[in-house]
Amino acid sequence: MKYSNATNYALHTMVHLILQPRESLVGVQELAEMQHLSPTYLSKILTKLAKAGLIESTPGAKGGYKVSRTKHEISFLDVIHAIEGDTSLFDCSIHHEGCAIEKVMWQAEENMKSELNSKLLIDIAKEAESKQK
Amino acid sequence: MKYSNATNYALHTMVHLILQPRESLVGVQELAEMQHLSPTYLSKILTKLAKAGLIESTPGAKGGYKVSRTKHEISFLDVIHAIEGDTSLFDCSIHHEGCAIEKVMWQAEENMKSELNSKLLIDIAKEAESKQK
DNA sequence: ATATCACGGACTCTTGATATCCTTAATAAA
DNA sequence: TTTATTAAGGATATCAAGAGTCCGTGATAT
Ligand code: SF4
Ligand code: SF4
Repeated sequence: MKYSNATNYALHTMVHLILQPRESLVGVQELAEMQHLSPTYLSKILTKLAKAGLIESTPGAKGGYKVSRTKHEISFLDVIHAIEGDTSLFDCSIHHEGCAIEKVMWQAEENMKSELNSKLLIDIAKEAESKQK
Repeated sequence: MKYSNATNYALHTMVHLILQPRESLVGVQELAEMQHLSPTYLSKILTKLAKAGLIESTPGAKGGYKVSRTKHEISFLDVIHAIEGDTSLFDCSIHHEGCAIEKVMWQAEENMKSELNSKLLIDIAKEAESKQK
């Protein structure tokens, strides 16, 4: 069990977009070169992020992506959720009434999610930015 | 990203073994029938659990499995670790010095692990047993 | 009109999980 | 000693999801 590479790419992309000046657009070309991967593939990931409302896209010449106007505080969980989906890590097909095993697994997952939800990308972005100076 | 079915099977098997009287052996046949899966496949899982020291096996006629003598307090994390391995959920191949992203992801995973480590199988087993009455 | 861009369908390739088959070795009972 | 029973493990087949590419469509600025 492992997080997909797409999640990693998505996180890096979001951090990069967040560090851009307001309303400026970044194309998939630039984002792909930065991470040394193909634009076509990254495009799929960006579409997922857009569908989740984390970023906004503008088609056509001089188009590109920028972070969503309505979502200022984006957490790690938001990004992971957009890429990995919202299915539970432990997914028993039977679902016995009040199953104790599921209860434990779900609680554990909740603990992880709660941590991921409390960490905002903006904080990581600022930290990365200050280190580069 | 999802836990493998093998982890589910392993948890059920462990709960069943823990509810057995001391030193009594249970064969893979019985364990497989209980969960409606093939004995050969479950055998692989049991071998992993044995390698991790959670159960002990006795070959030959009248042989079978029992929970380890030396491991009385087995947690959910022990079982999951035995099946899924010990690799980190978020595994970036680059590992930049003091990476903030990894730090967040690892901390979140730790929170999940800590919960899984605090829950013992024996408690779940007792709960399941009392419900059947 | 044309160049530039995002979007999405279809496709291939790789990897890991799932599952089976068959052989070997150990043990108890006959 | 022989036989039945049982775990262990290698080899193999199957399947699903992830990773990645190719190409056509539509929107937009110049
Ligand atoms: S006991 Fe819980 S985990 Fe096990 S089969 Fe029932 S619902 Fe699934
Ligand atoms: S910044 Fe962190 S997650 Fe990103 S490539 Fe470097 S080590 Fe990996």
